[in-house]
Amino acid sequence: MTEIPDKPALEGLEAKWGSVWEEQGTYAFAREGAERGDVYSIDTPPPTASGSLHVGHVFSYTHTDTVARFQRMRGKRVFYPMGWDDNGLPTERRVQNYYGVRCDPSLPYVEGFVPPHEGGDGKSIKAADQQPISRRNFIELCERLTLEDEKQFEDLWRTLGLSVDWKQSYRTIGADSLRASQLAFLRNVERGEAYQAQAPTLWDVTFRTAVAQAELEDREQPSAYHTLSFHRTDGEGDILIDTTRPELLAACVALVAHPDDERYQNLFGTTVRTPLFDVEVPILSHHLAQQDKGTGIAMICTFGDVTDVVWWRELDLPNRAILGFDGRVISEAPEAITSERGRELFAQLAGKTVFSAKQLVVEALQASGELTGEIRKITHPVKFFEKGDKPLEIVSTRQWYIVNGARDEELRERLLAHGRELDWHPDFMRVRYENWVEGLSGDWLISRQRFFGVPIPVWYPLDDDGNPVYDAPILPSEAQLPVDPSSDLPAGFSEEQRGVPGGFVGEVDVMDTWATSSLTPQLAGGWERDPELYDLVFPFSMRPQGQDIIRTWLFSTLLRSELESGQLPWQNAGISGWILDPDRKKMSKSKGNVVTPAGMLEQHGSDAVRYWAASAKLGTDAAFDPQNPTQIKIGRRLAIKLLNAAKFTLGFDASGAGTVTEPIDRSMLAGLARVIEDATRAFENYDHARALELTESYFWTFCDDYLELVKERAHNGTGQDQASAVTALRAALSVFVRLLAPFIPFATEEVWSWFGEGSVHVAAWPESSELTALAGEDADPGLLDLVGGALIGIRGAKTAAKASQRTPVTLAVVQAPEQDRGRLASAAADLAAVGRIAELRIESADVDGVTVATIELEQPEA
RNA sequence: GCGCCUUUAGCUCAGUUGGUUAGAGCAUCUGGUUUACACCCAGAGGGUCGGGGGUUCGAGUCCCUCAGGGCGCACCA
Repeated sequence: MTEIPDKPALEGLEAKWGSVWEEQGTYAFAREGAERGDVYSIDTPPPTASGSLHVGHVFSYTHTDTVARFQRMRGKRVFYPMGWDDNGLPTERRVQNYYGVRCDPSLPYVEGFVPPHEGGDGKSIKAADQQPISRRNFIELCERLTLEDEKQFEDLWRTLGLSVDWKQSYRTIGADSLRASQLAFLRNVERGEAYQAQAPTLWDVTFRTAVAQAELEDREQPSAYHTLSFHRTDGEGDILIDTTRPELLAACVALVAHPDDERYQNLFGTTVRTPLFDVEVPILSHHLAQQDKGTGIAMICTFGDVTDVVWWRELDLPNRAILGFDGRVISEAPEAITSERGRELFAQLAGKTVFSAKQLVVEALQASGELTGEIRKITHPVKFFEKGDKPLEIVSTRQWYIVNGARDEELRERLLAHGRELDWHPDFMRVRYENWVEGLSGDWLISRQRFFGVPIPVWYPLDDDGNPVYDAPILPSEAQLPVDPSSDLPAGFSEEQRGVPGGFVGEVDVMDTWATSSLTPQLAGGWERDPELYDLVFPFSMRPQGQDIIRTWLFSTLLRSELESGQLPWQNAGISGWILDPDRKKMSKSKGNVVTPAGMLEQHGSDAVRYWAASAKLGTDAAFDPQNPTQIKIGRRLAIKLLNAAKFTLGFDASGAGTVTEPIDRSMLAGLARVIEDATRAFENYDHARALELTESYFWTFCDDYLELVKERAHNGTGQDQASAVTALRAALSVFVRLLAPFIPFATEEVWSWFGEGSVHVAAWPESSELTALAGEDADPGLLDLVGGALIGIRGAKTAAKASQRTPVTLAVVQAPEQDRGRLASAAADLAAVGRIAELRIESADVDGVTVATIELEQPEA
């Protein structure tokens, strides 16, 4: 126990208690002797280590922490790890900007490499000025920087007071994660759930990597319709088609119209010649062609959009792709282009960007007279990589996929069933999951042509000509993991055989970052590493996360768990809402309205900020105005009030404390017992905001009414009257501190240290029986309210007379309904004391509620 | 286009299975330096619960419909 300061303050509590908790291991997972039923496990979202923390993080992580603290106090052994998502593109980009480098896998490793910059803000180093370095050097820098970033994140989380067990941390690029990630992949391959395929793939030309459906977003883009003339080979004239992508004309493989379209009925099965390139292509029918779009007949190119891919596949068309991985037109013209004019034009197009190619083709079409009418500007949605800034192209490449139910009705049904089985908080978030699962259009593409990630653990044999035999990948044994196929060897091969005919070659691609993040329950829980731990924590009790990553993180985690074990990875999913700025816009870095969390915590104190976060329900967006952080100020006030009320309460002589006998004392405790029950129920239902509201509201009643009513008796009273008040006050304080502990952990711990044993955060969550034992089963819970009503009347009369609340009252007559008269009278002494009433008469009368009928104030000396 | 959420006081939000006269905090105004707290206390004013229709003895709450705001999925010739 520590001494109560003269002037209790919030300042410094974060540092004071943060280090105590660390030393005492307050939040350590108590694994010894644990059974699954004792454990509450949390599948914490690993923040992107190279990103910056924003207010939204503080918001949602606080939600989770209140639950963790509640469960811990209820006696659960809480498994609350923290992970860092450090692999992937965000880290690569940050490393490029921070050190002024970029990865060039063709370069050799340089021992003791010193990067050209250190700590640049990133904006100043242009891509052209970045120093190319080897993949291994690049990855070393990624490792170095993420470790630094993680340290800063951890400091912030500690300041915020997250009750994480820091001994359970993991990194998504760490050796254990690498192994688990590759192991899960191998199992997927063995069960036929992971496979490779050569297929048209959505491709980001800036990052030169394939991307998955989950990483797409639509953006409205300006575009234009061009009307092109295709020439009927039967000489019966031209067919007009509208296209927004004339630059892909050289890749045209067919025209398509709806089978029911009367305008084109007699043309199905005939052919036309393309403008400029003079390639003969068929006119086909397909139900996806829309009669009311453009001229009702479209050109199919390899590949302008995903509909082209469907047509190409279903109509069994040839591939005449003309775009390369860099988004430029390739140098080799499709064989189908045979005319001299066509080949000449294509030679001019070669090497051009999509943008320049379009200009050139349009000019050529205008010159040849095959562009009809005006070019009509439109805007339309175009698919982008969510982190990219150029439209995605579609290129045909070999990639690894994991099944996700898009092409497997049975799997999809199982995934949907798991979605129904999971307890969502709030429940309606399930719909987002269902929308996503039902809308999946293809299996999950997990290959990324990047550097800092988990290597796909396969090699390919090389045939006698030195070409990889992709159909016969060589897999490592589970014991070999983790492996890096570009430096490790497949069994039975030697390093000399790398890259030579008859030898082997390692896969260079890495996995999608979600392919690792989808295994967070496995990574944190020690899957295939620490089976005893895994059995204790899996399936996890709780998955907290933001609503924006339901389709990525939540879905992919559920999928991997279903594939590996046929099981839901968690019992509950808690989905936090957005933080909105005062204009109701989602806060984001690009909009420049982000405040740094560290600054917020510094300025207002962690408890205050936590209060703000915790006062919002799961699934509900919260407005936040940095200029006027109302909720934070209220939280700060609450924390300060608790310190002061505790100091006051503990200042009364407690030598006679033991039993509670006064009706008003018993009433207050009975009311608080009810608050315990309601708040506990709210917490059990993942409604932390309700628990806070109930507690906070009664706490203010406690301070403003009860404490005022009894302070005279507690201070100057004698015998059992005094002892009753002090006993009730102390019991209530203990309960309030524990009820508020999940929300304002620093102030509550400070207060607890003045009278309690150990940490409040491992103290027992209050139970109503503690208080009913003191108050008695027959306590009158409504009495406090009733007396409070009389108190308001007396205060109001003084205020109306513009008199101080301290003004003595010579006579007050309080009227109450008959049934309330006796109840009110039981607190008459307290009421008279707080009102400084010399003569207090309580009468029964025909009134609706307690009414102050007469009040005579002592006249101040003139 | 399909769907989900949302609309309550100037602001931010509660409002449980339908049940007295719809609540809180902030802000505003009026008072008060009361031996815990001026980072305080007391009091007051402020709402046709987005519009319309319906069910019901009774609707902020349930149903229908329209409108605004946010979001998810789909749409890309």
